[in-house]
Amino acid sequence: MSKKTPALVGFEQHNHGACLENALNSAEEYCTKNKIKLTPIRKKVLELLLQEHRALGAYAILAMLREQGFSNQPPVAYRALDFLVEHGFAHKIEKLNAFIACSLPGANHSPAFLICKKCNMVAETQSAPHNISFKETANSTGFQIEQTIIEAQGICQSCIETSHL
Amino acid sequence: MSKKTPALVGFEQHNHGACLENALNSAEEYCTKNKIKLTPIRKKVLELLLQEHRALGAYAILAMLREQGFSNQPPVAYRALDFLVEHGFAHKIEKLNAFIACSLPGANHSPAFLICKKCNMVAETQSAPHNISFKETANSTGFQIEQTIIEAQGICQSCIETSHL
DNA sequence: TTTCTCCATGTTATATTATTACATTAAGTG
DNA sequence: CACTTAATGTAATAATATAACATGGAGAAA
Repeated sequence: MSKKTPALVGFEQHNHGACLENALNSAEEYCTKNKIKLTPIRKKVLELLLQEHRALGAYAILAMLREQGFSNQPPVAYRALDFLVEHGFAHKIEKLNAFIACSLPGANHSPAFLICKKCNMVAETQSAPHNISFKETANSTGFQIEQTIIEAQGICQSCIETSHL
Repeated sequence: MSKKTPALVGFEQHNHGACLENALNSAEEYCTKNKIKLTPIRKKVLELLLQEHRALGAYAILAMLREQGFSNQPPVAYRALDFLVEHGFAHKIEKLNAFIACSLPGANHSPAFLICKKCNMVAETQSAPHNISFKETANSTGFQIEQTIIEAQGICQSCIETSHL
């Protein structure tokens, strides 16, 4: 560990085990505090997402659940994912129809994502203060924004470098 | 109406026939200029999107194509949509897995969308200059953004008003 | 404790969205 | 014309997601 509040998570090195443990613990804590239940399935799905540290499709998760002895009907995965997304432990990447563990847990959530077309890595960033003009435009028409999806596609540094070899 | 270059298109009244004709004409023109082909299927799909003036799923379009005597295999719709999206005549709304005609044709494209949860209307806005901090964050890590998806969900004025009745 | 209620899970079935693969046709080019 | 490429026709299937209803289990209310 060392970075306190990284602006960007996803393409740099980090201590995976600690990251996972940390996230799971803080999720547990949050759930206790808010009287919501991190049931075994939900916890396992979060753990899988944290472990993989990339965007996973619902059916990929389902397959992993099966390996772990859970039922492998689609609703099992979708329900757990819905829960995790609803409470901010995970995000859905619409462009990929896939899910990723939240990298900035606890942060006041308005995430934005960078999706690498080549390696499919997804990095999460905070989008918070920037898109003022967008919100103004919306508000000026009386539209009330509840959530904003921001997903940028492109090529990550590592893939750019690789392609130059 | 009166606005010359509306910042936002979708929730306000406008002359539908003219809007459609205009858009089709400018598409034709653009294609001629750029030596790409607005074939009958492609043109029809664009026309349908312009006519409906809302986000349509590929299979909704497919059904309409069938009514017009076109083949109704999925690739027929997807290919036309891919073409339209690729050349900026239409956009895919990822959140809805649906497609909508471009409301700001000719504009240098970096669209953002407002999606009403209640009535499913989609308004297109220009996102251009705002999210600088986001791009900076990306660039600072060496990530090269090619396209940015911005989709805000919420409730449009008309639905807010309706719900107060 | 017992019953009730609510939430979570199990399970079947099916809906919706999207792509692969290959055959055929049409259009443009030398 | 012959050749090449782009577009379309068509069948099959993959991938993603939800509906609907049955079952179980934990905590609250009686």
